[in-house]
Amino acid sequence: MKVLNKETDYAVRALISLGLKPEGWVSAKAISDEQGIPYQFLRRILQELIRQGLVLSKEGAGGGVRLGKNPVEIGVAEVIEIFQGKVQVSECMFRKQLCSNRANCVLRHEIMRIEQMVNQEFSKVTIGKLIADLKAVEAMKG
Amino acid sequence: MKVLNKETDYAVRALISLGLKPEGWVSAKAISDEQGIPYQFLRRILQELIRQGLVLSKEGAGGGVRLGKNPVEIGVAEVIEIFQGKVQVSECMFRKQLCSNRANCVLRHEIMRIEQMVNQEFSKVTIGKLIADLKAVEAMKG
DNA sequence: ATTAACTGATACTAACTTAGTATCAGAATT
DNA sequence: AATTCTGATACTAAGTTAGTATCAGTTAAT
Ligand code: FES
Ligand code: FES
Repeated sequence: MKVLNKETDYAVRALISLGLKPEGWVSAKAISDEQGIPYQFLRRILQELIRQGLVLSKEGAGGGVRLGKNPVEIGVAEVIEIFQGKVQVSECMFRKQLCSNRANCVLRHEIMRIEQMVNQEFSKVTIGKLIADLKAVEAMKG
Repeated sequence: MKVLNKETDYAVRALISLGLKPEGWVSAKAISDEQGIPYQFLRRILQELIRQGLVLSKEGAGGGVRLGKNPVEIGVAEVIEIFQGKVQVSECMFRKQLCSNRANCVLRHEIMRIEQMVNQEFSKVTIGKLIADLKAVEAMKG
């Protein structure tokens, strides 16, 4: 059961990469090279992130992209939602045969509790936090 | 982001259905009719559950399937693993460029923590628990 | 003014996955 | 012998995923 697809994966990595270079515009080409992400694929991903306001862009030579929000305010949950839609366990697991009152359905609540928990946890993992962790690891190594 | 696919969904529902009829063998046809699950699809799912030991089977007329384990010992996590493989967030999210020491990788740990939590929660949701909840709802309605 | 380095938008493709169907063989009951 | 069941396995259509390609427009440098 794969949770994150390539779009989300690459998006998070691109955002981290941008978070590490807060000043100036960074080209898609540069990120692609640095992270080993297929160029055209990354371009499409960045375009979506731009549409969603997570990153800003500047056209033309010397242009590129940069973060549009504070890294600590970008949760992985948000990125997942953009590229994979809201976390949903199952549209409705037990149908009318077993369960007629959807509204008060205990089973449904059980499942949705997990759903919410996952979302909450992925929200707490922000780009800012990942960068901090990353720097901590670097410091330890050195 | 869909967490459960149809195989898992149908499998859980079939297991609940079997848990509600502990005595005797139940045919795939009967479950299919009761739950509105496509017959041939359900057959294939049951065959897998049998191979995995979650249900027992008896061939021939008057045969069918029945639970092979105590319902409270069948967690949804186990069913997910059978039909969708182990929950895994991402093979490796940040590659060598960002993160050379996989073993001690903080980022990886962060993600795997969530992974483990999801698994744990889905383990706690057993077929037995779902049946109990279901009966509680029924009682309230009546 | 031209060229080069960029993004914006969008169309396309191959490979894989999912959901569902079909078939034939064999076992137990009647 | 007929019927009702599982065991094994092959097949298909539709959808998704990952990746590619193209053309148009913008900015900067020369
Ligand atoms: S109504 Fe869907 S699980 Fe109860
Ligand atoms: S080594 Fe894969 S995330 Fe660090």
